Amino acid sequence: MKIASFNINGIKARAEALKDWLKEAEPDVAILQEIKSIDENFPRELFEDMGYTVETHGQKSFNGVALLSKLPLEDVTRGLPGGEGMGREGADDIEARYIEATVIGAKDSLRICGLYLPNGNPVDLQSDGTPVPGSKYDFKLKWFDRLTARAKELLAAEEPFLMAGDYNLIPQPEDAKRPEAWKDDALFRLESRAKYRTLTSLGLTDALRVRNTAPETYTFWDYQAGAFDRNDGIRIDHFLLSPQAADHLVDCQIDAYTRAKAKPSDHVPIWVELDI
DNA sequence: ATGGTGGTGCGACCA
Repeated sequence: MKIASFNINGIKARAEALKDWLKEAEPDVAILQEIKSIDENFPRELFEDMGYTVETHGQKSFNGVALLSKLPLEDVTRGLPGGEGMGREGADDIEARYIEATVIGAKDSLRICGLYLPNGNPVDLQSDGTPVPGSKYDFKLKWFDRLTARAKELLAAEEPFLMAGDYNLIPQPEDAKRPEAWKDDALFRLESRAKYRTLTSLGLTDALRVRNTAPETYTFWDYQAGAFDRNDGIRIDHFLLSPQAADHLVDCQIDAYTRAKAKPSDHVPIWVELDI
């Protein structure tokens, strides 16, 4: 089973590029982030015509995630638990950043968690150095805590699952061309990395680092200043596998070539092949 | 270099 994750930066601008890549890569499941669309405006028929079932969790203008699957999907849920009162201005967590579904494979079922973790910038700190309550950085760290809580729940079942998507997190200095430039950024600050480490330390496997040890391997390059031409990138899109999923890991790769095409997303797809 | 580019959607806001 081939499962891909791709932050497309707007379905309206990227529909044709997404179709082209799906035809080339032929994933069984595609996990999308930043669809930037309400559910009603997502061009689902473009992908249904290619044999995909389409499940969206969108909102107006920003964020939004989706699942495309050629294999049967069951038990689709939208939203990450624990968001009550987590929105800005004390509102509920209305940011559409998380979707889960069970994919029925030839040998086994796999729970797929698709996520778009908050960016977290700007980093607003109080005089004691802790994040300002209700700030974007505070929201990011608390979102990490909720994701970790969900991972604990799923791990207890001892079944195959994965959490994949745009984590907006650079795990290690080697995951950035210029790590010093990201030192104080919400994507690389020590508190952010500690949250990521807490999550992976539950027993989740970073699929890319198991299958690909090549240096300067990134999933995002800024649109500005010719970042891609200089390979001035960061690795922030990740596949984290449960032990039962990692047992079936065959391959994990990044389709960086899509970044060189016309009108690219600033992210590129990452995918895993699981014998499942 | 405190957004230089790009998306959404039509005024800002987000990354």
